[in-house]
Amino acid sequence: MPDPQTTAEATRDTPAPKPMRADAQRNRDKLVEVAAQAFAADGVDASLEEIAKRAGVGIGTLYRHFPTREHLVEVVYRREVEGLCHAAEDLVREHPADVALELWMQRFVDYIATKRGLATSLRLLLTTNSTLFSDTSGRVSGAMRSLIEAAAASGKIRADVDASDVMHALGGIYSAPNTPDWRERSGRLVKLLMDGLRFGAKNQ
Amino acid sequence: MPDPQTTAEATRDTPAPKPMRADAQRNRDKLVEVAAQAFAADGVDASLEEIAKRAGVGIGTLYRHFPTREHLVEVVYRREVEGLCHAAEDLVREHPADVALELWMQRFVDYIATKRGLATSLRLLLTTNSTLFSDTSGRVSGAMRSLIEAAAASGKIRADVDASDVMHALGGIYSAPNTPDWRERSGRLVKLLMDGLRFGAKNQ
DNA sequence: CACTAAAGCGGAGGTGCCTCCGTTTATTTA
DNA sequence: TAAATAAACGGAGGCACCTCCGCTTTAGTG
Repeated sequence: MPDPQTTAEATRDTPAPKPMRADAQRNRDKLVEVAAQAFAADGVDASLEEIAKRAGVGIGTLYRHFPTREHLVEVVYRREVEGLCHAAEDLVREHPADVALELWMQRFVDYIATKRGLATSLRLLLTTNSTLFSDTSGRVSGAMRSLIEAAAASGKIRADVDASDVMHALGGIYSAPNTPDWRERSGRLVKLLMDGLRFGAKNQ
Repeated sequence: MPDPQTTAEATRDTPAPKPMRADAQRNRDKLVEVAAQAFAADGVDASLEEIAKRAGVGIGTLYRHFPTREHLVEVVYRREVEGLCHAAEDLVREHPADVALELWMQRFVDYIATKRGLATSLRLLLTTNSTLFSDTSGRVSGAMRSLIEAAAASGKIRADVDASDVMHALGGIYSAPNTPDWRERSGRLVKLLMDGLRFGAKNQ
């Protein structure tokens, strides 16, 4: 008879999140997913009742999992960041380093687009809950840093660039808008940046 | 027949606020007054319908004057600041300069209490609308400065204090709490400060 | 498998928000 | 003073929020 306590993992960096009942977990995941779509489509003011309905659960369930709209927004936002960082790892595995970097930056633009959609709510969250800010901005700039280093190491971009400078340049995307051509404009900025990064690279 | 355009005033620092109909002005004033009480009593989430009712107007009227809750909060807050600054002038006229200063600081504590009640809403307002912040903090520190200078000039407090230092000390009141004894604690801090200020004063 | 306690579900219902528009009122003009 | 007009009023109605609690499902236990 195997010791039921030894499923490996756990008992270390997570204090005691105690496993959720399967249905609860399922509903929670579905809610977050639907909410992400809804926020992207309609902004933070998307109707919570609508989200619950589309996730196929009652409004009560939504509120049990996320006591306030802000909770839900925060989780969605963290998920977004997580996805962005994961994408970095996948891309670098499936593409030449410079292409991975470019694709990732294009995706970064999408992420920023979401972020501005959530603007008011997020601003409040980020000042209220300061760990959220440091967590996420750390994760994102870390991902970008490793992409740049990989590209530089492979010789696909020049070796003398500083990751934080590129980060800074992308920052311009965030503060720039709100014109309707923002998306294209940002896309062009990324291309331009990449040209600059490729210029004078050792290997092609 | 007198020229209807010459009611003196206007045409200078106010661009063109064009006079309001008498009933509109009356209702607006009443709304602000009631809202101030309501926010103080129940926090920023006080019911707007309740406010309208207590002011004796329909909810439509409230919304015509203040299209969003934030508008109303801002006006109430500005009024609060205005009141605080006026009080400085009145107090200095009716009391010895050091007493005026002390009374004013006590009132400042009340003001801060209100401000923390509005915390979330205000934080958002103050980052969104940066003139609001500079306007009001300028007005307040100006009032305090003149009180201190008057008290110093009359010899009731020592002459070697810098108004901005005192301001800074009072700042502690804002950031300190949230204990239930916050009010008393703040009152004691003011007394303490005054003792320090009076110590070594020329005239008594 | 049957049973049970605990966990989770869901939606009715009470409340507040905010818009819209027919009615009322202050002000201007004659 | 009376009529005309623009401004302001107010509340019904529709929608979203969120709480509360009786019902359903899950995950253990014998």
